[in-house]
Amino acid sequence: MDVTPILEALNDAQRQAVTAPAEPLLVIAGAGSGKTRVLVHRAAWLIDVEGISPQSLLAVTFTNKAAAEMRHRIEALLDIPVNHLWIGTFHGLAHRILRRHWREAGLPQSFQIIDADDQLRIIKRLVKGLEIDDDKWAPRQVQYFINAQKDEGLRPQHLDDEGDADRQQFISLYQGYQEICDRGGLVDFAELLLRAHEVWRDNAELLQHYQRRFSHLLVDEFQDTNAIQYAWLRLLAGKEGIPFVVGDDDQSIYRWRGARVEHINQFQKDFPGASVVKLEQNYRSTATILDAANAVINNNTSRMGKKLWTEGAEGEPIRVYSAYNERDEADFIVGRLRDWSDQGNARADAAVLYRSNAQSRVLEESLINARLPYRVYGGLRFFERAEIKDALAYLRLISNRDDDSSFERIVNRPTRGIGARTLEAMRSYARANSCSMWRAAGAVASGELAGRAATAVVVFLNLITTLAKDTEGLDLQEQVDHVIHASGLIEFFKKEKGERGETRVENLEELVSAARGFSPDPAEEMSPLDAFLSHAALEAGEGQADAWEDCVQLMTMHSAKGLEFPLVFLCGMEDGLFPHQRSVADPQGLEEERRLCYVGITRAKDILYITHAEQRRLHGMDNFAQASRFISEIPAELVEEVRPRVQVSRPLSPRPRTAGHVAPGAEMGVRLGQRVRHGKFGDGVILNCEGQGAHARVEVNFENAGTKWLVLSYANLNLM
DNA sequence: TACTATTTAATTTTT
DNA sequence: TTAAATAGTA
Repeated sequence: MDVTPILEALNDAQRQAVTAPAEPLLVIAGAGSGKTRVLVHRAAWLIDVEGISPQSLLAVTFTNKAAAEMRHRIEALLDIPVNHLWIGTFHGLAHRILRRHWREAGLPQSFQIIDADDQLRIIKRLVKGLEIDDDKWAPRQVQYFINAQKDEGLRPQHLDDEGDADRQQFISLYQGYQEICDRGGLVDFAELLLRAHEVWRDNAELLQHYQRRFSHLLVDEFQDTNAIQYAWLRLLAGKEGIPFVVGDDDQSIYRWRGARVEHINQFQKDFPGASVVKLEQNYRSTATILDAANAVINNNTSRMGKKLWTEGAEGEPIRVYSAYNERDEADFIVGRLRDWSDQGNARADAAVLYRSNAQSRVLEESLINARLPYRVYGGLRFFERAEIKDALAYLRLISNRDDDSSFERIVNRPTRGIGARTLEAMRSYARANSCSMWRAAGAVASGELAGRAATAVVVFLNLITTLAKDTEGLDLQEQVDHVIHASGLIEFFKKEKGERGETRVENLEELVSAARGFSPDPAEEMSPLDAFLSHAALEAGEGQADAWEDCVQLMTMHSAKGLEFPLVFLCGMEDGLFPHQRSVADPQGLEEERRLCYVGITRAKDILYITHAEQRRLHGMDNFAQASRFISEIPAELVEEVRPRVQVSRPLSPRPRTAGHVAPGAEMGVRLGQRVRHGKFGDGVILNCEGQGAHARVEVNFENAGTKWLVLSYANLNLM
């Protein structure tokens, strides 16, 4: 056996991981240290050298992209297609389990997956129907609560209201939501994981079958696992399974959606004797960039400890630019991008990273002015577009009449005279009889509804029944094609004026092509339609289609994780923006922001710019901000301050370098803690200030009127 | 039902 | 500021 291709070009640590004995192994892989390579080579090693059947391997990732890349690279390395090798996302694999064992999982065979948007709609309807205050029970909050519980593996019955009425309400909303899903055969993303876990937990034989089958578990981005994913892995590993997990505690940036770095420690407890390999040699960035990254992340207390190093060159210093305001910042960045491009570099090799999406706007304006092509990551993806979801809702209703989520979506789209009143009648019937909207519609149409409304409902019911009949036995793409026309959707969007309607029609036609190009996995015993619908839910498709022009890349630091660029700009590096205001109060939150900063810095291969603005317009108000504390965590000798080439509209007076400039509200003689009197609200204390000049606002806690935000120039506050 | 005015809130996002 | 959701009007 020639193992050269598998082992050559690996460093010692990588080789140690790849060739490790068949025991649990934890690989701590720093940014740019060849994480995917180790995973891929490990798989190849197990198959080719250890003689493990590809069938016995399970590889889990978080994104479809990562899964596809891993499969591709393993096949390239082994030079054979590895069928029967399970590589997929947690959700994809859980879905597979549930499709195979839908009976044990207590699901209808044609259960459908709902995305976050569908989930929110269901919750909105639920909250509305209960006639409770939807300010207090904001659907988004409820959604967050439900998903957080599911991520922890908790069902409503596991939850204790702790004597708290509000919590009790959340729990019963969770319960109500779950009933709606169960009745409609709907499974949300977290539910996929939770149910897959329960199926194994509650079926010893089934679990044993999978435990026997998968002797080796490979896990990517281990630091991002949430409780239920970790529990699932542990269950599957059992006593014999050999987990090989790869992660980086310093790149854990998804705590807010349930990810727990603590699983890295937990892993070592649950698998005593697990070895640890650290990959610290970096193949991506210059020494300067790595030193900066190391210095910043070193301010975090809860870490395993790791220091990236490189054999490569020191590289250029990190350039820090203090802009006057956000426009100046954008112009500076675009100027440098222009130079980069003019020097013959690929624009796609340059990325501008920011903390929040709203920051892209100013950058885009500047880029458009400079006629530099760019691409913004994120945003709506193909299967998330409204018109596509409409078409899918018709298809889902054909497949499963009880899918209330889809029913509500399209019952009056295109408009067919089923208005709010009719809908309300159906909803209350459905609630009273615990049945689906479909059944309720039938009952209400032949019962309480008046003539015109009843006819409209019957027309709709007949439409769906006819669609189902007419598409029976057709090819998938013929089904889709028939449905988008016969449903009236195409006509409906054609009437929509402007370019928007055209795009929608094009997208619908694109959906037909997607159906044509779709090849379901023959191993799964689902109808092609159900398979297509699941695919649409699990793989929302690409964000922007026309990615092929050479474009500057704009994205959040979160979405940049895993990517690398020769030239990187980290912009909006100001306290309050990054670290974000909402994270600074909590030490854990601040540490996560710092990890995000570490992720951002380590995206850069050669040149890193860091920019911040002294004044920034946020939510329509100008705010002063300090440079991000993360900037000062970078050793001064690595940094070169960039002076503006021309004096922009910068004030001439020298600014104090240290403490902030004019504190918000200062010119009005207002400061935090100041006691004030208001004509209407009475006496209070200033809690907060923002903005300046005519826009300055203060938050005042009034003794008798509660806490209010007031615009200083109107409020007529008397200082006391 | 469609259009317009008003109110409200404003990280990060994959599945 | 602005986008989205809601409420009100033709």
